[in-house]
Amino acid sequence: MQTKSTEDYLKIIYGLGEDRDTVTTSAIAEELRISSPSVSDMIKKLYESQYISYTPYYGVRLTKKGERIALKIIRRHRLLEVFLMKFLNFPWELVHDEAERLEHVISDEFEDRLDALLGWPQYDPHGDPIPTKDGLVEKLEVLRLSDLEVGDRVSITKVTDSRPLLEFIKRMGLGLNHTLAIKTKESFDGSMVIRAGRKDHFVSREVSQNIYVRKVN
Amino acid sequence: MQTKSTEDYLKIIYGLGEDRDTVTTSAIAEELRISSPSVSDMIKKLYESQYISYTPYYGVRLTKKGERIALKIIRRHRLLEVFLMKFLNFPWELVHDEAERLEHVISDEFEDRLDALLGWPQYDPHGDPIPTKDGLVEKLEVLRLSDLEVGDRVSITKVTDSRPLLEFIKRMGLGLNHTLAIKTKESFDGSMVIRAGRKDHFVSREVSQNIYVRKVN
DNA sequence: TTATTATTTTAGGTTAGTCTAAAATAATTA
DNA sequence: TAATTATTTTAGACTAACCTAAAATAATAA
Ligand SMILES: [Mn+2]
Ligand SMILES: [Mn+2]
Ligand SMILES: [Mn+2]
Ligand SMILES: [Mn+2]
Repeated sequence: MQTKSTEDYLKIIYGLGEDRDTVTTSAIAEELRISSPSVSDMIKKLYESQYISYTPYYGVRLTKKGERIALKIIRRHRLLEVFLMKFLNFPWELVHDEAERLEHVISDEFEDRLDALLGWPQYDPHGDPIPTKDGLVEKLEVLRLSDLEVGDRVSITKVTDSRPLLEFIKRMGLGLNHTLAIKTKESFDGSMVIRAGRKDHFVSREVSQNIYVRKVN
Repeated sequence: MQTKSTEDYLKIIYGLGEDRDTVTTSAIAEELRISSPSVSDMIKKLYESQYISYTPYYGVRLTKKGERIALKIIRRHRLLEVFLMKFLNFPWELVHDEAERLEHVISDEFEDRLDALLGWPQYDPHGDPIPTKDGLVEKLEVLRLSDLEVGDRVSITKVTDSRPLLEFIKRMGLGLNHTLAIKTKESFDGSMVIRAGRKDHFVSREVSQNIYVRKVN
């Protein structure tokens, strides 16, 4: 049985490993807000337990065993987020922190029963796919709002699960499955004016890079 | 912010303090399955944090501050138990262990929203009263099945939350609010034959002491 | 290719929460 | 009341998970 810390490390390594291929000590340290020496230490332990493969001074990568655990925790996290929104009416910017703690203490039994209560959902409230019980995750077609051009009409399929971003999107009155059109796009900084419903909004590239969309019409 | 351990100690001390007036090191050690020296150690810390008052070699007692925390955790525990039964359909003998871990990680926000989802319940699945948010607990009239006599008809109002006992009661087809009549009672060991529905059951004093009832008719 | 800079690891330390063995104290029995 | 027994505390140790400061290594720039 792993600890909360182990689980958080593996989960973060999984997340970071989605873009980069090998994950550095400092990337983990930054993500977990833990000092690099501490991370270095923990890496050795994770390596000894065969959760990761590891080349000193180079980086880290999940083993099958490590990935299995990471995906299990991610599954729990996302199921919990769905529950928190659907049953407890938490706003979407708060579910993450709550799930972050609960994910470590629920049993397999709880996980299964919750899954059933929720009707076996496939996505979490931010559009992230929920891994299956045997560790399969849908690989999403990712198209960032920032990559689109003036005139494009799109629907929001996923957003980065970051509290300030979610609050911002909410203030614009937007959310998953909302459609919007791009009215202007500055070439030098990528900022846009988008039209959603009857309102125009200014969004920086910072924001548009973290809103994932699919084209409509 | 207290840790899981602190919370478990305070909760156990509260429970033990309900009968005895002052709680001993060994009682805590036994309940928590931790060695006496460890408990002795922790007692010093709890004392320094002013969660308990304490006389060496004699015993321990919650302060107002300690009791407040204990009741908060008990409140969470019992609310969670209700949720686990009502929404996740856990059997009543399994909810305790699950709640035991969850109680330490939910936020105030979660607690409030859960309370509302459940319709502000007053009792947990074992008949124990749920403390209010400001730390009030109903003091139950306790009448043990073991104290009653042949001919008495009673309704079950509360049972001790212990897995083997709950399984046993369940196997007899009994539960909270079920009525039963006492058919025989041995004076030398207190064992009884009770009639519930169309069936007779043999219950030892061990069991009848842990079933709380109220007389009917 | 050497020097500087950035990253990572090692060394040494801390805190919380546990343990076993031994000493201190209190309670019980003779 | 003295001796024995039971309980509690102290002493000394361990593990997990963190930290800062310093050393080692790798990457980059001169
Ligand atoms: Mn977490
Ligand atoms: Mn999410
Ligand atoms: Mn607990
Ligand atoms: Mn209960």
